[in-house]
Amino acid sequence: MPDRDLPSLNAMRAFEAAARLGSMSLAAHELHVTHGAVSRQVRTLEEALGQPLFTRQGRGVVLTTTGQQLRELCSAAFGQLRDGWLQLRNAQASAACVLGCSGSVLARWVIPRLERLRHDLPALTLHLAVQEEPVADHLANVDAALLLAAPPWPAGWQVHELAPERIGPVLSPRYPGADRLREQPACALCDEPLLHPASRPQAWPEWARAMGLPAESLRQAQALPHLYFLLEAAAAGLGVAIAPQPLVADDLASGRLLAPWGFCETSARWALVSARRDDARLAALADWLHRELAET
Amino acid sequence: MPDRDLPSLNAMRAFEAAARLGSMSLAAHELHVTHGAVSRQVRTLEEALGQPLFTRQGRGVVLTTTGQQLRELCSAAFGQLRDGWLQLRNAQASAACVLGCSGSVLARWVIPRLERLRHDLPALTLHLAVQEEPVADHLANVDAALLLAAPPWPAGWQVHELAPERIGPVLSPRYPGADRLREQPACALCDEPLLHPASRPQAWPEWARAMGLPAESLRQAQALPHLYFLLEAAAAGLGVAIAPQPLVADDLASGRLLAPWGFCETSARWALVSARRDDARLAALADWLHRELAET
DNA sequence: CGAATACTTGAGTTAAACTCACGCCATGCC
DNA sequence: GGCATGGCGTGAGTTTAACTCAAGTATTCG
Repeated sequence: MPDRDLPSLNAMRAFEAAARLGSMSLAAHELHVTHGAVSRQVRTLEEALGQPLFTRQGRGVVLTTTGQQLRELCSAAFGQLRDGWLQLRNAQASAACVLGCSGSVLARWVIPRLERLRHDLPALTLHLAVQEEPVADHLANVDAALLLAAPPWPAGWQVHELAPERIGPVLSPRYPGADRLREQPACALCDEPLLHPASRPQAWPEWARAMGLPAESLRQAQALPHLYFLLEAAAAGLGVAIAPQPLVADDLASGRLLAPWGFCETSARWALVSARRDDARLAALADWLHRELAET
Repeated sequence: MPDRDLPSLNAMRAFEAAARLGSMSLAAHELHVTHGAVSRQVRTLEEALGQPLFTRQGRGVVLTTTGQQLRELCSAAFGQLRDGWLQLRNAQASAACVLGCSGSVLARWVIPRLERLRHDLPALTLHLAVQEEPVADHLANVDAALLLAAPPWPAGWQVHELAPERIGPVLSPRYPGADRLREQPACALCDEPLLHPASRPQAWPEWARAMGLPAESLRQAQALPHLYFLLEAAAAGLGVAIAPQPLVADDLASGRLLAPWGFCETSARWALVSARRDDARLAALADWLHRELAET
């Protein structure tokens, strides 16, 4: 006995459907169960109430007087619940969602895909905010942040891991010696001026380690304050840069940049993180980001 | 997913209790489950809604704004359901219940116990109706009938079997030769004038068979139209009657009748039968009758 | 700082709910 | 009448949602 004063709510839902549709079988179909299940639930309810709700007459069922009263009661209560529930859901689903991410990611990946995002998730109203790392301090100002970082994640964050990070060297076809370099193995880069992001001095050594090259042999020539400038510099033919694959995917496709040695995974992850749990908008957004990152 | 538009009702009930009491643990206690169970249900609900309902702060929980709205919604809906449900239950529980039974049973068993019944089941308003067998034709006029009959029961009846019937010979201490007879084995009755009920000529042979006596050896002297008259005749010392044990229990206790050879079971049963299913009043009445019959 | 309190969470278990398959009954059609 | 059809009831077996248990975390209080 769940409660002496209140019967099984699931049984009531089954009854309400059966009463509304005038048939156990139709109700069963609506609830995606078999007619036997509905039959049993209704029977349970009748036993709990102490009187029949339907009169069975061979083919079909008809509500008793008591059944009609209970039907009205259930319809009203469940209708109220559903309306209120949907209202609460929609209120938040339609609220704007502020997404923070670094300028580089924003400019080179998010913005080019905004139109597609609007098309795929029309219900989502997205606002964008530039947010350089460390993100932790700014997480309170946004609903979520799209970032590249390595686990473990700070406690209390809600994290949707989207994809492993893959980085690799890129250079412009206009770079002097580009034609020569692209034919050679990765170790040829030891002799080239390497551009690296100031925010991430470990990028080249990480890559070298993954490729089996001695990290010391690399010559980091020029640091640039943002990945965005780094890539612009590389595109301008100033040197060889290193970048996450999705950020250069468009340039690779257009031939503006080359990646002769491909990309390799690091320990970092693309992730959508937020301070608040249980935001359905973010779940949908994470799902979309996951698919979009996997596509390139 | 039970339904896209309506979340788990059980989760809502758990949430409502937790919100009302301001504590998962207290809600768990109210619902007779562990606090872990409530925690999970609330979590399920939060995930379905896509936003948190409580803010957890170490010790204790507090409702979010959304949580407060959902709490009001749930309280209203569940309150409505409970009130309506109880009203439907009570409406029928307080309606008078018409019980039919034979005049003999009524006079010699039911009426002497009416006071006790009123005391044990104060909520039951009982009306009595005399109803001689066959009962089938009259079942429509009463809510239920108390009767003695053998299975199988007609289809469509709701039957509460109460106890096996036990019958045995009874005689008055004033009966000539009572003192002699009571010391002798049952076969001594072969020589006595036996009173039998017109409505049930098989009573004596049935008893004889159960006792291992040849049925033919019995001499049925006098038929009387009702068990009631039969027992009055026996009490007046006119002969030896045969009767169900409960109907003479009071007379045996007072010494007005003797049953020197005890009682033995027949294939018949005391039963409370009705045409309607699922009447909580009858379930309670059957339970009381069962206990009362077992007591003698 | 340790004890106490309250929620969370992962693993394993249980009881409710479901499916399946068959039976029954009424209706309608040949 | 005989037979097919549609709908409900029910017993047996199985699935699954919900639960318990136990360990973990965070906060408060003496």
